[in-house]
Amino acid sequence: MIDDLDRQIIDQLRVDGRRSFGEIGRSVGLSEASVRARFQRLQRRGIIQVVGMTDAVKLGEIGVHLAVRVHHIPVSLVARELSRMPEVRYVASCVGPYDLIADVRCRDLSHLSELLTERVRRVNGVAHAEALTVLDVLKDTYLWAGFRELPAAPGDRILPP
Amino acid sequence: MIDDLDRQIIDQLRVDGRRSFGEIGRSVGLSEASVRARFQRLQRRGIIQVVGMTDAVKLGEIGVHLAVRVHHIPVSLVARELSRMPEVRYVASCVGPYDLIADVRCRDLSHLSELLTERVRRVNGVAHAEALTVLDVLKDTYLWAGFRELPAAPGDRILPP
DNA sequence: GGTGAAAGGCCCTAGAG
DNA sequence: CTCTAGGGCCTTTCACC
Repeated sequence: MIDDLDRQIIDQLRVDGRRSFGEIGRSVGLSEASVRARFQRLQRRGIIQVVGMTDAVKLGEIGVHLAVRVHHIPVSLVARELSRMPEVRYVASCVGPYDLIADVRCRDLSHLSELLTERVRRVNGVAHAEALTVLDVLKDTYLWAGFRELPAAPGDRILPP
Repeated sequence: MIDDLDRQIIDQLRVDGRRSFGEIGRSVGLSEASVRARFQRLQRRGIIQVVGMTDAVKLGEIGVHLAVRVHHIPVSLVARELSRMPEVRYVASCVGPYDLIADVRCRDLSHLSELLTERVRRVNGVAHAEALTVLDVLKDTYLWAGFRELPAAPGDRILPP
């Protein structure tokens, strides 16, 4: 399905999404063309996407994490409605005390208020929506490739010097 | 602080983080060199980062969203401890029924279990941690530049054809 | 802040193992 | 799925506005 070379390519892109395929190829031992082909496969299958991520607080926006409880109708229908809203950047169905999670980005408080009261809470099936408003983002890093590379010694690096 | 040109550049990178600066320049009316300079400024200030984002479910990993309540000690100290853990990809302090949010990615259930019981719940000050395990990611898109470009007619696009 | 120009490297397609 | 090869585009750096 996905092999170790794919994982190595993903790791490099998680640190820097603009790293050139040539450079990645050199450090994983593949030609540039192969890295590109693998990347395109991964992208087509929805396994990876390279995007610019912004810090809501630094941009002066309001970031809100929503947890939603759904009653009487399928969770996927509510998810679809939420996904339609452009302010909603992330929607996932979950197991746990809530059925859905959604991440939201708004311009200001009145925009947030309109979104929550006029749209989110009026979606059929939304029984309860809990909102956590972001005050400060303390980590949003991809500096570690995740659990494959553990904290280890300070100074360790994934990327060649 | 950040002007409309910056926002336009950010919008393009949110759709495709690998879009060339030349192409961006053409569509926002700046030279390639200026787009690059602006991008680097935004990146240095932590406003944007271009990274590869993976879909936990499609990779066979387990994604968990944690909401944490902190007692007796400063939230920022707990945040710092959580940030040290490589499985933790995102940490933010919040207003609302919980004090902190953390997003976590684990290899499998035993890894998740070890992380939660041995590490997260043992951090000083963690009074309660609620976990939502991701079943399916239904939206993780940057196809809209956010609230600046509204859903509008189907077929509308941010990017030139 | 902004530009343009030159050198080098990168991206991309094609074609073949 | 991999590679090499090439033309064209992009990146990088510079000097200058």
